[in-house]
Amino acid sequence: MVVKTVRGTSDILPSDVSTWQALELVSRNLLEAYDYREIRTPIFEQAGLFQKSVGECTDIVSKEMYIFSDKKGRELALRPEGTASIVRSFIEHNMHTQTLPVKLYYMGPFFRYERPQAGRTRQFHQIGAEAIGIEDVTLDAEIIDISMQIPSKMGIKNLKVMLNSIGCKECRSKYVKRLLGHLKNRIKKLCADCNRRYSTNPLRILDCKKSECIQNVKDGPTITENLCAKCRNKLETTEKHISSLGINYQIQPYLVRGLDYYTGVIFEIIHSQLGAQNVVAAGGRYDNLIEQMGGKPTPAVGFAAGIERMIMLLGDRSFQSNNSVYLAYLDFPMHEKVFELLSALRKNGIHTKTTYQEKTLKNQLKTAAKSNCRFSLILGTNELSKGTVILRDMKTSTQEEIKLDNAVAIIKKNIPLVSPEAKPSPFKVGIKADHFVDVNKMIKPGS
RNA sequence: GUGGGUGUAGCUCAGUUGGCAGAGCGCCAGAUUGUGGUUCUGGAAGUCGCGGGUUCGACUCCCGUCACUCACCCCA
Repeated sequence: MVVKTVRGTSDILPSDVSTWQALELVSRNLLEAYDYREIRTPIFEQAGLFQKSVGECTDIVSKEMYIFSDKKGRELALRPEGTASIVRSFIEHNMHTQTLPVKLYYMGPFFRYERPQAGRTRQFHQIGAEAIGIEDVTLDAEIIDISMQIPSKMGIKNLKVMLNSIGCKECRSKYVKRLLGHLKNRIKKLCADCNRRYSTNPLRILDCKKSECIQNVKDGPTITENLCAKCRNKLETTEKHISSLGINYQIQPYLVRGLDYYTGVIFEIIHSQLGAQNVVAAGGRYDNLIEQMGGKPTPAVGFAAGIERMIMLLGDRSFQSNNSVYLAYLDFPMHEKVFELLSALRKNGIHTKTTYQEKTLKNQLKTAAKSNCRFSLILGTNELSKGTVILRDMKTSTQEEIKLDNAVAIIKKNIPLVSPEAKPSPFKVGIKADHFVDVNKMIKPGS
């Protein structure tokens, strides 16, 4: 048997990578504009980090984490989510001494041992951001704004924001008592899962999909109506902020979150075309987590967006650019002059294709057309003897003979560059990439 | 972890009561020896997911297994 990818993982092939890169580029530019800086934390951490932060009772930690021991017997885990590592890093590097808030973003792979399904794989990828150190609802609104804008900028439409607050420690525990009181006599009517939740995580009963549970929850108290004055005010101010940005939202009183660390305002961005896994991005406030993890009391808010889910919503849309050149030649093996031109084009940052085996001109042009080349250069014996080259515009099917020495300069003038200098560098601050790749102008091959 | 559906060419899929493995797209070559997207002709390409069983004979029936997929669960 040949070796295949393990269950729940997949190769992202070159034909799909352009979409990933476009999404990553758009996200980076957006996050940097909002003054977030990228952080890269290890893929594996001490298992205890996630047990403490995400919560020992959550399925993520109790059933779905990839845990293993290294040769010294240390218990390690592949990271199942991003916030825990960032909080660890924030504390470990004394980031509370920096100007607050500390605003960080990340993108990369995460791992959960789940049954694969539409929009759910064992290795999956998220883009996320955290604003740590300031308890201002403006940041809550900013986080919601960003998590809406990333998919929106990629051209994903019909997104809905679901908003709620699960309150602070005080009002939530009061509410949970009221909820349990309401459900006490109805517990037999709830589904088996909710019977378990009644003792482990009662808030999760609120978002059960079973009709018998919805029935019994519906006439009970909601967390939204039972917030303390402070939490209520925060939710309302967040609403005001995102309304002013023109974001359509809906208060969803039964929206809760699965991870233990959330407090206060929480949200989900959903899309109906995703099937059961309809959450594109989600997040909220976690004002107690940093203290709980051994840091100073520090408020924070963040979000994570599922890359695969956004890619699913992008469907067949292609983000491949058509700014390449095909160098066709007729005498094999490749003449020294052809090789020099090829190298000169590439050194000038021009994406250049050619053939490395004997092919007819017809075949070479066919390849050029198929791979969506903007221009072809044709360099045969005739041209070589005259010191010229034929420049063929593949869009208009017109061509002209130009001086070989001018070829690079002429093409450079007519094609957007792809040289490393032209790309936005993650190491330089403030470079705008819009002149390099405008997603809206990217061309679908064949269109 | 539970339940349903599906695995046949690179891709999308046909394949009748068990009797020689098929199509479309794609790929390669040719139809003027130096010019692409159309058309025509030809060609290559398969352990019928894998392993067992029943049978003279299995892509087809039975059992197991793996994978994909949808839903539950969980969650981005």
